[in-house]
Amino acid sequence: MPTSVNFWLVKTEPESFSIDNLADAPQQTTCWDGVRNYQARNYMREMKLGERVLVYHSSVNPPAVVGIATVARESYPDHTAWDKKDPHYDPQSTKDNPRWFMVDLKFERAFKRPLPLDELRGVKALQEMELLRKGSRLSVQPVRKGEFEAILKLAEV
DNA sequence: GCCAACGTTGGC
DNA sequence: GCCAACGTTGGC
Repeated sequence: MPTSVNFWLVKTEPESFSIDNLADAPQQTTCWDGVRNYQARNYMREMKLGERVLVYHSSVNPPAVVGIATVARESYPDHTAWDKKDPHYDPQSTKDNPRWFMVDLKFERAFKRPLPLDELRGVKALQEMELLRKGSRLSVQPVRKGEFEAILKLAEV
């Protein structure tokens, strides 16, 4: 695993939390809780303060990359795992030995034009992007520098 | 350690 | 709503 990865992508269902919700949040910052997948958790633990994160809207039509956030706080225990009433409650995560972690993300900007998945599939520079892999379900992913830059470029057009 | 059953994600 | 592609669980 390269330690130099410093661009990321997170998925969210805008029905429950959209990039507009992030922009409207206090300090335009929120904790990115509820991730319950080990690989995604491990990536979150690698996130460093200030690193840039693509925000992706899933389970909508069309699914699209919609903007950018930055890491506002590095990983710390996800307290929602300790809350019996939380849908993401996990009795196996304890305060002494937390199983799940989250980061804080701060809004950077929303693209004027969301970039639909469909369009991204046609972009050469993105051919190996994790997001575009068939059956890719990872909700927190590393993004290559070249991929991040290609996406930024598309967003300006 | 294998693998079938089950649950979830998420595009379509 | 369907279903492919995963990840997790648990019996053996």
